[in-house]
Amino acid sequence: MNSSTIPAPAASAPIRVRIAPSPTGDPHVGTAYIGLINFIYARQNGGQFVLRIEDTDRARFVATSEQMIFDALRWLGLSWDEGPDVGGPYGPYRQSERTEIYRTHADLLLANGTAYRCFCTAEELEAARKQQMAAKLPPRYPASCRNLSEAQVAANLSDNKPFVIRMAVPTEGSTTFRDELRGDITFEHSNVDDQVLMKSDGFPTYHLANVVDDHLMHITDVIRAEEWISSTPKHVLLYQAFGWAAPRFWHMPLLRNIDKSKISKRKNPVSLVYYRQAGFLPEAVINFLGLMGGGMPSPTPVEIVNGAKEAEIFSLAEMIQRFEVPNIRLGGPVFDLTKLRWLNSEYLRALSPEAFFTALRDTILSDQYLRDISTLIQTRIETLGQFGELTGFFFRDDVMPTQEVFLPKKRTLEETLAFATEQLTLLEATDWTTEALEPALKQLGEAHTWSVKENFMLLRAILSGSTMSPPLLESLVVFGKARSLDRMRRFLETQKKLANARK
RNA sequence: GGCGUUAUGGUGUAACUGGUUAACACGUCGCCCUCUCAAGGCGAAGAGUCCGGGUUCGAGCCCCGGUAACGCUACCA
Repeated sequence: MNSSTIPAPAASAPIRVRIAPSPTGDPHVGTAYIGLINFIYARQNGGQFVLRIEDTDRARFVATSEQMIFDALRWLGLSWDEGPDVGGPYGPYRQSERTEIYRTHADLLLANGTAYRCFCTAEELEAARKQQMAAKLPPRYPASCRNLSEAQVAANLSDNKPFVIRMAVPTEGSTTFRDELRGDITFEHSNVDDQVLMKSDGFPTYHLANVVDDHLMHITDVIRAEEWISSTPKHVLLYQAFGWAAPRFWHMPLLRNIDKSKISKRKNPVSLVYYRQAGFLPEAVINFLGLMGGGMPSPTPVEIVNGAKEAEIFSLAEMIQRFEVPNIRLGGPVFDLTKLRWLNSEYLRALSPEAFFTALRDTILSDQYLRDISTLIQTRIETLGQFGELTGFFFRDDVMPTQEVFLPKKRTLEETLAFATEQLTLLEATDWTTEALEPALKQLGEAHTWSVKENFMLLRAILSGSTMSPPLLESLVVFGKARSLDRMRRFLETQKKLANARK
């Protein structure tokens, strides 16, 4: 009775799509994938592609992240028509600058009864959740504040009790929406929780900000990752609460690690900065992403005769011409670095000798990189000819220290690997400057009673593959955060595999 | 646990809207070329399409029932 299906936007509306990355770290390969599909779809339909920065989570906010996202997307050739840096008619495009908009919209919902204030504390909610879990019930908001009287609310408000605003999800019925790739999907309202819309810090959650912005920015098609399917009914309900038409939804399959789990940095380099610095060409990365999900039409018999390999090699322009978004495969594709490397080698080989040389000079042999490195080794070198011996690890991708090199004399393998894991976790969250790295590492060492020598030596071995190297912290900084962390993760993964093999 | 999604060689994708021995690329292995390694050429192994039923002359494609993987289950996105 309470069930509802939403109308799709008018077919005549000009196509507008967006990507909405969060500036919480390095730009992610998944963002590039979703960005690519959105970009193609917009270009194919003569529509607009909007970049919106979803920086409402101040706990995870990383100041340098936004610029890195811009740079990475531009590097890949995915340019946007509207965004924080280029402006546009529906700005601002940074959610932190739109808090007033969310507040007034939340008030609208409060006024029409589709949302309510919740004064529950984190502790209360945690306790309730635990109880439900213990009773084998799905953890749900107990609706304690859903039916507070006006007087109670007023009293809490005048007591200055902190509160959040929650969505009042109908208790009965269900919501059905259409996924353009999968067809209708239905969720019973009994399975949809009273989602928080406004946090107690005055910032909106994704769900509110997203719906409000997509509407205000006239987004016609929401093309996003599959992980959002479960929260789509909340979004649909929000559109209805506001009395708005909902956009079309396209949920793309999730990129996977080799073990099929959602792609993650532990098991795969996911930072676009890494790919750039490790010497992947943007054309190859884009091409590879275009292979994921199979949106490109299969090669014609003629193409197969002429060398089927070429059928897998295509440019962004060709994708705009031929890619078929509705034909996307739904199984989560494995992001297979081996094939990416092959693709990259094809692109590298296709370069003119001059262009290839230029590519080298622009990246791995840039003046800046060489200058930074030379600074580190000038006092350690006897002849210029030794440059390669001293700096080889800066130019290699396969550095892997032997146990003899990385294992401190008085430490077991287990504690060493455990400590290296601690180092990794720490460095992930540390600014990439010597000033930040030094105290952070030393503090970690003290906390685990690892001497500075053991501590730094282990990291040196992982980074350089040797017990001798230019100064560690400076080397890390020069080598870059993305590649350094990747080297550490690969070291740990390799050691883990070796340990398993020994068992 | 609940809800949802997905399922073709090791990996990415094909297979005319059910029609012969399931195709292409990467990877692997072998041979040729070659001062080496790549590249290139030639060739091989590798799936009977998650499992079990059903419909049909005929099913990877349709129907039913399972299973597994993945996602969500936050005042993160």
